Amino acid sequence: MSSEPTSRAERRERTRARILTAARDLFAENGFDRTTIRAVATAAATDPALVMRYFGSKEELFRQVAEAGAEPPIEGSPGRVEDLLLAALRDKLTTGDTGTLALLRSMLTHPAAAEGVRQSITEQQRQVAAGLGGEDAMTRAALVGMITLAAVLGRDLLKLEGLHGADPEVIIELLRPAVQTLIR
Amino acid sequence: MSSEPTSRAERRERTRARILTAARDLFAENGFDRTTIRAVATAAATDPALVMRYFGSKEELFRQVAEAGAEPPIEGSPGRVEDLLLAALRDKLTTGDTGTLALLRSMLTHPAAAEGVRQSITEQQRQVAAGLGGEDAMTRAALVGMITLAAVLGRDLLKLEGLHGADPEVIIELLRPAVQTLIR
DNA sequence: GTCTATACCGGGATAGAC
DNA sequence: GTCTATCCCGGTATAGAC
Repeated sequence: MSSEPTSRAERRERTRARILTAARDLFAENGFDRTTIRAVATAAATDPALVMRYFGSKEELFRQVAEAGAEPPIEGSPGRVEDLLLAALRDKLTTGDTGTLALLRSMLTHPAAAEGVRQSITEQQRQVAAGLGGEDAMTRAALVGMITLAAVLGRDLLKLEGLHGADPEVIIELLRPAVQTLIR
Repeated sequence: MSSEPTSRAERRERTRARILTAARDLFAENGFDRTTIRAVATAAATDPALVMRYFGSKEELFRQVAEAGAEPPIEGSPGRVEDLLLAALRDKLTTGDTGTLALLRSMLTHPAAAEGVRQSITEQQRQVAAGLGGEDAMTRAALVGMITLAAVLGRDLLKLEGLHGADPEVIIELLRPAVQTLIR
């Protein structure tokens, strides 16, 4: 019957989701180049041909894995901007957002990933710089963006001693004064 | 004669150096995985077999390219530590140290590069943390390390608008207060 | 629609000619 | 000692059986 608990379309969707999850994990762990379609298929308990059928290419699979959910806008008084920035950082540190990690993991070696990160930061940068004024507003905003990014890098990707597994709240409160010096 | 202006050993050394330089540039630009022995050989105006003969493996070639010159020790009063940290950053930003860039470029995707960066930062971290005291000294030191690293990343690797090509001195003076909040 | 088998390419590494 | 030719592996992608 077509009204069974697991219809064909439903199964199809489940498989697709399984592939996506497996790909996210592997891309986040090993980056684009070192992740193979074969490994993704194995991890998702299917086969390489199916992965290709669903996503067309490894490039496209990565694109779908790494596409960023829209960030809330950063605006308002300096104090509010500071809070919003740190809230965004908290979000990245607490939700083990594997999609973002996948993007970050490859940002230095994969052109598309680099472009994704660049756009994301540039967008944030403009918003922060808008409320700043001054000659070096864009530079300050860029540094703030890089600092929050660096926190994620050190904690979740490089896993530095003293940062790896550290309480996000501790990191945020340590960074708060530093951020203030740049966007005050 | 064996006393010619360019002896065999001399020529050999020049070729070796040319390969090393070419490799540095390519590794810094494209990372470990996307750099091929063939491309290195072409850029150095030799052939792949010679590269292998001199360095044994791609891994070893990378190791020699990325091996860090010893950093000056970071110690003394908080003010002095701050100056030393920022001086080290200035050094990275001014000398287009391609060897360091090669290491940083691959730190998220190549295990050996990750380990190299981790050790380098950890070393600095211990020195900074030693003069700090307090519960979260290592975390603060790690954040400082990541912040200076982030500056190089944003300016020279990601080439963010507002940071790409920015005057090192400007970056340093903008970061100084931020660093102070963490190591005071 | 799903999977097996394979084509095809480009990589690192090596053997042997000169 | 230097380079040509080649091996072999593992990658993405595809064709075709079920």
